[in-house]
Amino acid sequence: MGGVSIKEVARAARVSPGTVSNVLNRPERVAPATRDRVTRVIRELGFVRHGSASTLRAGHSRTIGLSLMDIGNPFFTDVAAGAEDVASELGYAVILGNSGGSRAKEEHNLRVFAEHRVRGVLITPSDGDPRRLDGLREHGISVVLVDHPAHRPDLCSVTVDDVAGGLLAAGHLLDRGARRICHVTGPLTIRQCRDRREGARRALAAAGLDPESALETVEAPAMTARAGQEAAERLVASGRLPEAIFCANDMLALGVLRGLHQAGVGVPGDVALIGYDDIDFAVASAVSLSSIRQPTYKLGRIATELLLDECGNPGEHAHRQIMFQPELVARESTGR
Amino acid sequence: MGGVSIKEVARAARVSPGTVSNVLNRPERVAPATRDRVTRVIRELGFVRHGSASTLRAGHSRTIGLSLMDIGNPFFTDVAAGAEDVASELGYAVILGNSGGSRAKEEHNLRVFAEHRVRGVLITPSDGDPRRLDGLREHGISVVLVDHPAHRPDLCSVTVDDVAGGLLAAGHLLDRGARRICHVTGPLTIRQCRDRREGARRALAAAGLDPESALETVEAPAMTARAGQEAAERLVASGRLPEAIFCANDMLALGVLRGLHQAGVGVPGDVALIGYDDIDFAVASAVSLSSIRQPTYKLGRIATELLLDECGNPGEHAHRQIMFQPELVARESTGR
DNA sequence: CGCATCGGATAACACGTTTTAATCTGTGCC
DNA sequence: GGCACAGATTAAAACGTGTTATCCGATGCG
Repeated sequence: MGGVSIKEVARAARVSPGTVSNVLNRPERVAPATRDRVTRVIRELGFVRHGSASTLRAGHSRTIGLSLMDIGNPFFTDVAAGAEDVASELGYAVILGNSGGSRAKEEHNLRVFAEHRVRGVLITPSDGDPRRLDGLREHGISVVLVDHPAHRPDLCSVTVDDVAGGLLAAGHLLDRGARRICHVTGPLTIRQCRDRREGARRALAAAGLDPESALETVEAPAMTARAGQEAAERLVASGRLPEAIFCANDMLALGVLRGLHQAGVGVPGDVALIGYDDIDFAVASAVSLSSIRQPTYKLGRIATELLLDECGNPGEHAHRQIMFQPELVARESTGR
Repeated sequence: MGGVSIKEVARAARVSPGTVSNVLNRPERVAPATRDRVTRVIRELGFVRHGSASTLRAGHSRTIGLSLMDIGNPFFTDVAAGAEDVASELGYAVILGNSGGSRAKEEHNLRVFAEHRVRGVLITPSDGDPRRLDGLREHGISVVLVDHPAHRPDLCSVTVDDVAGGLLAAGHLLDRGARRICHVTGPLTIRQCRDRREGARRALAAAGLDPESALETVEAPAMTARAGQEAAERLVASGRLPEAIFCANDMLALGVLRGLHQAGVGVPGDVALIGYDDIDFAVASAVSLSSIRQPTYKLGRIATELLLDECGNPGEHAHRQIMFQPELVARESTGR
């Protein structure tokens, strides 16, 4: 039931198993006549190569592991789409692991990847400690960090400049004339949040304002729409509305938008609003959302290309830490 | 570099390789003393089982394939989250394939799954022809259809009643007093779209209206926000606005909402609006969107449970075609 | 005509694990 | 003390492929 093996193909084609293997892996080494005969038999018998046997003997698989922080966030699914496309184009399969930000689940994912002897791993680590990854690398598994900078020269990473993004966002609000700006951020334990906030502070400083007093920071417990709405409700209840709000995330921003709307606060009339990530739903919102665009899909593509290059040319591969620049997308929520 | 093998563990623990294997797979068969000794050595040496070798010898892997139609659609990522959770809980790994609706890519995914000798496959087929799946099943690979009914008794499937959903949606609009209803659907080649439309027709018929004349149908070329916005613009331009709009999809509905808003048409004041899927962004919209909720995450969970049951008990497994009932979620877009 | 050469095919082993049948080691019983 | 018995362990044979060294036959050349 399991399927026809290379031996049966060999017998049917009056050839040795080794030759069939050569047809599959180094076609140039076998004479055209026999090559055609073998490929025809392969098709007729419906033979499909046993990947595990191949991996076992060859010592390496054609598989990569992808550990996502949150499969429900369009940012990460865009990254995944890019990664899957490249992997598929180059003949690799993707094993998916959804960590949900849990360190234990992340650990579990890495173990599963190791058991499957994946060729490499794409991961957005939930904490800043990349030492665990060394365990993988000792097993000969390459690692590329996604949306997290590698502070070491022997590791590839692909990121987007979050400080620059924060600067762009706050700068845009300042350009629009806002002076009292509120920053709704996610947990400051998350590096991305810290960096974006730092960027906003620099923008204010550059405009001659004091970041400490001019930038009121509200830290939401999660980067979800619900958390954003609650933050907006608290802001409204406090009675001291800012002129503009910068959210660390489009999910937060959509929640804030809804909270303001329900309280009768007009956007952008009463308050300007800008998010971050430029997810597809940002433009679909009733008041389209200004945001900071990141090359998300590309992030996944490049990361996978780096990973597979590292796997393919272990000797001459040069580790790179790539950082993209984000881009401002001004829409209705910050006024025409 | 590849890692330490079961033999080295055996040598270090003064035991035969077979015993190490038993410790891993049937711990009850080995004496507690040696069991402890072996597990300690395993930990000390950092041994991790070679999954491919295990698969090769055992004849079956601990892996399932997941072929998604659109990894960018929250509906499918919710399903994926449910599937990944169950698979992970039961010790299975998930190989991800994103078909994007392309039949060729879907074919490619299935081939990759077959090569990896996955235990089973979860798939939302892009067309109605499940014959290709028989190829997999001949290889001993189980298949469960997700969001697509199996019209055969020898195949499991997990779906949601789209006719009932369409009936709920249109019924709700009728309850709100609407009589002239417009249905913005996706391509009618998609089964889900046909069924939801059929449900809407039945609701109108039950209310004593003629479905042909009372239900104006606009077929959008894709189920995206952009397509929805364009549909709304055409509707506004035609000058004959309906009293209510039922969209086959929340993506379409968000686009329609935006198109109406930009044209100065109030929702729900001038036109009531309802979508389908109840994605998270439906509630985050500035005017929260009424929708039809499907147990999306559960869909993925149940499908995976069925699949792994079929793999685990090939003899006594009873194929089931499960159909869930959708649920109306009334929000602001259809008036309080 | 004999010999070296070379492309093309093969035989055989190895990869790391699982599993079956066989072996070993005490223990209880007559 | 011998025998049967159960439990614990082992030896060895697979699983399907990739690769290396080898072999074969034909061709070219002296």
